[in-house]
Amino acid sequence: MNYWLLKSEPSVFSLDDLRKAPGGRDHWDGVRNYQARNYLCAMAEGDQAFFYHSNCVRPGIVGIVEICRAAYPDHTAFDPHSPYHDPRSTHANPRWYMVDVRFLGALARPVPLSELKQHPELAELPLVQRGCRLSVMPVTAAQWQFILALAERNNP
DNA sequence: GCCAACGTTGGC
DNA sequence: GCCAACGTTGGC
Repeated sequence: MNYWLLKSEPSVFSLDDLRKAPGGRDHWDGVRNYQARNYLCAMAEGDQAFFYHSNCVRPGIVGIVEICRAAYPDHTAFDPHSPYHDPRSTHANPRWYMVDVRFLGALARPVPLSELKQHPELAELPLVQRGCRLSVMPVTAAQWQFILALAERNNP
């Protein structure tokens, strides 16, 4: 099993939105970056991912989700009315993909980006690196466990 | 809202 | 294939 991190702007789609979705499941659509897409396509059912809130007052990791369906074509790219429409993606030759995710839980304590940046153990995590704009990224088992332990601490 | 950093586009 | 221009991301 592999671990990942998924970024989302909470004003667009928050962890709470996923929790309240039917079955706690939803599509992870709208990824329009090749590297992020390649990571989406590398995901397997049963993998787990951190849910990260970006572009908000307190950017940070807030919860955990499970990948419940491996990558398949992102249909929002085919829809001319979608903000994610991309005419270069066709049914015959899809350019963009999405996975389905399922809410597993909120962290006992959200771990803000400012705190993640303070730990040398996480220096290799793309999220904390300069100018990182990647919205889907791998997390090593060691990083995963370290972050879970951080979330269990009452005082950062 | 500012702006640095980045990815993409397209002329050449 | 280079690279300037442009649009986007996302922390602050």
